[in-house]
Amino acid sequence: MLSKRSQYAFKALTYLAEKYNAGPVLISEIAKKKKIPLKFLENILLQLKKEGYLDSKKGKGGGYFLIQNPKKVKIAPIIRIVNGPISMLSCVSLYFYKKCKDCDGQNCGLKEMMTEVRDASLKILEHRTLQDLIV
Amino acid sequence: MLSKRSQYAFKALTYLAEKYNAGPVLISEIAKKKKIPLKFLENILLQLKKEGYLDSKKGKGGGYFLIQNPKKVKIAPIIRIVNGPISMLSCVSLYFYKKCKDCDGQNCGLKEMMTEVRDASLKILEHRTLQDLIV
DNA sequence: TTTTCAGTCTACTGGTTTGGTAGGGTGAAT
DNA sequence: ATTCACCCTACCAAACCAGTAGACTGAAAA
Repeated sequence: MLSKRSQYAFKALTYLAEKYNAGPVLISEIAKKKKIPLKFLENILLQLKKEGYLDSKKGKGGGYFLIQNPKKVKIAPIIRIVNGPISMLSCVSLYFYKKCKDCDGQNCGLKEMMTEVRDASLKILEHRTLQDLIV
Repeated sequence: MLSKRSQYAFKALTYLAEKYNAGPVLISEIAKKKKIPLKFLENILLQLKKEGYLDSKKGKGGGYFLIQNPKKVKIAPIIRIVNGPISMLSCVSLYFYKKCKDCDGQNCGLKEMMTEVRDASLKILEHRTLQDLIV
């Protein structure tokens, strides 16, 4: 399941996508409109800035804004950043891979199945963008 | 991600699937062969028994065993029992549905996307069985 | 009928993650 | 110099996770 943090992140990003190229948006505006705790949101946006999705301006007329066109921003990497692995097993994860110790033998039925599930999910999440979140 | 508990559950179930119709299997045997902490495994198997997947016999010659043919036991419901929802959002979950409060409006881009992801995953997990975990 | 075997049950614990809150710091604009 | 608005560090309670301890029950065999 996506954490609350992740859901807030997507709400905020969707809001910023709607306001793309319309200048900086206040954290407080996003917080109010999307009903997200202000300080929590600050923290989330800061992370998204550090990861290269957002930029910000301080002082009067400041705020946050998307760096890239929302049509170009894929969903999957955002999930990885705010929520962690997309796979159901780390031994199957592309970006958070960890060998599962005590996994008897090289072939594991669960692993195969979870690889399929991962690919099915990625097929969707790697192709959809922030633009698709705007309704 | 599947919790350790879930992974242990699948290891144990796979082991029991291999020994289907071969009489009760000791918890201690499963624990040893699959390298699962004994008391933790006890707890997991007990839950699977209560949920109707396993039965057990006490005393000498006792142990756990699958009630149904592993070919008939689907993966998805097991995940729901030991790990929780399969969906990435509760407002999209079939078995753990919860309305997301403050989800502005009835249509939500994230929700649509996560419904697709859920369906893609279920297409796999609702059709595969314990039998498929045996390699 | 006592012992042994093996699953059942309750409770606890230490560590990590989640979902926040508090408050001061920094830097740009007026 | 003040105000505005993001930046940063630290802290906190509750929930969850992984596992442990130990006593109890019920079946089978000696």
